[in-house]
Amino acid sequence: MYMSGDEIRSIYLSFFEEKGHLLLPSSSLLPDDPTLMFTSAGMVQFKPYFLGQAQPPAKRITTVQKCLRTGDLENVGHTSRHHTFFEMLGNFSIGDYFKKEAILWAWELVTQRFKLPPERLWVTIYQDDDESFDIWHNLVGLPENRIVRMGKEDNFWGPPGPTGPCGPCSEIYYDMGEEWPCDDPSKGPAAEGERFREFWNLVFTQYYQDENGNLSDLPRKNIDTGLGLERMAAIMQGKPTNFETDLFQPIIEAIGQLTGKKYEENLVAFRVIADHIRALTFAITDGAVPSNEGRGYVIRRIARRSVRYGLQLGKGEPFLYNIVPVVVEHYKNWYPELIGGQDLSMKLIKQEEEAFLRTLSSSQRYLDEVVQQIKKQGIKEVPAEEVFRLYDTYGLPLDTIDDVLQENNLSTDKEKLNQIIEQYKEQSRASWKGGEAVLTDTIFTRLVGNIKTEFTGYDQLEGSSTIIATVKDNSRTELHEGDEGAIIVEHTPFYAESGGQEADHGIITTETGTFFVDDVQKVLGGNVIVHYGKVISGVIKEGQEASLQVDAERRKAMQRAHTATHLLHAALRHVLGDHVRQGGSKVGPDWFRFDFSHFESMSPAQIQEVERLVNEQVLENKEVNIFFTSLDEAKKMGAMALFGEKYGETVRVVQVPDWSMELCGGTHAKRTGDIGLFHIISESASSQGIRRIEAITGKKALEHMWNLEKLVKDVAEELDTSKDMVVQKLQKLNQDLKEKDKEIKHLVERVHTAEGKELFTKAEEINGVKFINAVFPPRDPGSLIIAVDAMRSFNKPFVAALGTLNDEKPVLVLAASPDVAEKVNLREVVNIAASYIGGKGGGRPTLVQAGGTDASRLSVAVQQAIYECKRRLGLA
RNA sequence: GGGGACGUGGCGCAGUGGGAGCGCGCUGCCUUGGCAUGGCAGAGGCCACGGGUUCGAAUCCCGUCGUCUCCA
Repeated sequence: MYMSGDEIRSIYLSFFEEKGHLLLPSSSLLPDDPTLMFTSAGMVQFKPYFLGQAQPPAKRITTVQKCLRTGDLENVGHTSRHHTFFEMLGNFSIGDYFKKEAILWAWELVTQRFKLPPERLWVTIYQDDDESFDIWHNLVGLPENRIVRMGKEDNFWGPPGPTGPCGPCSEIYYDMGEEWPCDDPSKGPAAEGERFREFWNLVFTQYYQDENGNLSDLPRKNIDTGLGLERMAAIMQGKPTNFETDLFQPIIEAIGQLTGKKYEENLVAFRVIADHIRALTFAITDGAVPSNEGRGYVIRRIARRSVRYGLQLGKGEPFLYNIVPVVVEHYKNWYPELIGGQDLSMKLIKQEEEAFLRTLSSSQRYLDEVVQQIKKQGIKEVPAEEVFRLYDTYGLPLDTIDDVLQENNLSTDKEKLNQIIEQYKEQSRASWKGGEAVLTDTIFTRLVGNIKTEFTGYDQLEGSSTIIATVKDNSRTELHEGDEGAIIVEHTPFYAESGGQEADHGIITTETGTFFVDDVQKVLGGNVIVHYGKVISGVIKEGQEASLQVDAERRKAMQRAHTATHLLHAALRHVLGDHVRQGGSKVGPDWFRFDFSHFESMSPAQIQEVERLVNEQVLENKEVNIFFTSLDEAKKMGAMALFGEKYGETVRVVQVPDWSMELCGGTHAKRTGDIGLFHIISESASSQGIRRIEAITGKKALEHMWNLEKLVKDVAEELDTSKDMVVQKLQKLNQDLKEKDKEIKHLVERVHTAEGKELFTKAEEINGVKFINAVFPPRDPGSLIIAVDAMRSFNKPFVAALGTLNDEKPVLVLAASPDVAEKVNLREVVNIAASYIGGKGGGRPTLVQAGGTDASRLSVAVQQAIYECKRRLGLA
């Protein structure tokens, strides 16, 4: 029976709500988790609950989750069911129900609500999982021959890293019927073809895997299931691929209209574009921006891949961005955030299209050049290194290169090419350090176990607390004078580096010692705050009572800067538009860096306006309100949520009345007036589509102004004018200088030309060849060349050897008319002559130069040059 | 985070150690009834920036900045 995508979603979610699940909204595609690039599965937002790091709002949860997977980008479009973006329906149990309920409910939903005929359903289970077999066989009543046992590869999940929770899973398949292709129907799910389709995976997280690979039972077992909405829709709608379902058809129709091509004749291109533009729209809405690194680079690759397929459909100009409104229209009921993201999505996609088309056309030229070269050499094969260079340096897609090579009847060594690419990837991978955070975490788990540090520093800059642990070189030990190490206490006023704000500095003292803190970091999912630093006197021991004191000057300066970033963010949106979104930021004492999405550089007027607006807020000296509320409530009030806050969490809101409201965990100035003065020092590009502003506040801003003032004063003094006339004066001076330079140049040229002509006419002539030699007082060597040029204007055979001093070093110019130059190798001659002045020379056949270090024999060198020329002409 | 390429008049580029060029555009004049065109003359460059090597650097080396690009 037919069921639309919308219906499948509602039926699934309300079914599990009936079973006592809390329905939560999808989390952002950009997770908070630094180890993940994108949200790639339904359970991502619940990871802290599964790992026991945070308390879930309910033990039973159900969601439909936006997911993005980009691991096998190149396959998308060529298969029936691969997508970059897809929706995952899931039900989760956090230490509540387990296998029995998960399986029975899945069965009930599939057979009763989706009304799939039970005799068409197959399942797979993990080979050793007799418990699941028992439930499927005895409780559900599924015949033994439709329960297939599979290996670890297919039916065992996790752990996510080297250690962690993991467990067997059970997948549910649907048999589409005999008319669908299948190599061996008796194998069921293990068979190849479109007939048996997996649509639901039930993961039973019951084990913990330790460093040695040993499995132990988890105290709290979890259920994590995922049902792919697109796959389910294809089944319910009896379609051969996901692309024929109602989830994709409106998009595919739009592509047809925009290109005038038929879907049936361009399956791959239509599918790629439909999938990619849908993914881009969702991702950009959630805050992703195409760029040259990290997430942004993946987004860019998706955009570029769709441009490539757009070209296949005969479009040489941007058009993909016009598909965005169709996606928004189709999905806005479930994902209302798309409405707000539409403009930016269109803008960024269009920009990517333009940029990539430009890159393609310019790099195409290099390719053409290479092809010409190869053809000229009469070779049939382009070296793999060359192909790689085109790909790596000029950004030509490999298949574009392939196409052109084929057109020209050329080939390349594919195997070698892959080898080069592999080797190159290995090199990049080896230099990656992102895994450090995970490593630190495991060290601290081992060292201190399950503890928690409370942060008290929002309103206090000092406090006392008991020392829980002192750490040095990855082991727990007393810290002695001079030791560099780490201290963990029960509660601390020290702010750990996060949200771009740098760590506090300060002092920790106990009865016996003093410790200087120069870095503070959060570990173990933010639960533990670690103070890094050095013992400056005495000894620090665990269990001691410590007094903690934050460097207040530094902290206050950072608070000024941090509050200023919020004012700036709002001001940018006022001046530039709502597409401005914060990217990364770094907040230090009275200084910060702020990245944001914007498509062009800011004009000086815009920068000034932003600066004016921020300072206006400072002058109004508004109180900065900070309060806690639910995420929902905060969003309702219009707070800017930046990164993937989790639903149900209490969030901290930082508000400047009538100006800015952001979720933020950082520390802030009490009033905007505390900032004192705000000044932008630079606005630059961070990467394509991302601008970067650096700004200063408070004391730094003041110092900056003083320095500028002094600079202008000094310059004015030097120019002998007043401060406000400095620019005019400089302009005038420059102008004068330029004019004079020119005048001098012309005059000098005329003098040297005349000089050259005079020397020529007076020169000795042998057999119709003029021989000129002269040594000038110190002057610009270029003048010798001008003189030589004047001699050429007579159009008569000649040889000239001219010398002078430049910066006290001898310079020699030797020139000849073309006919003479054919008979005399001037380079040889000039080098012989140069040997007298301790130098070397060279140049073109009719004009050579040499320089040296010994000026005393310059005139000898000049005469020697003439002599050598005469000798070679047979005249001496 | 790592690798590669590029940065030269307004724009697109050539120039692999020795007088800074080409095409388009721009200004003026001539050709024309007017326009398109054609011809002639001309303006416009710290060759990205800072160090170094060299007798001599747009050119080679190192660094900085910017742009493009590939990988993670």
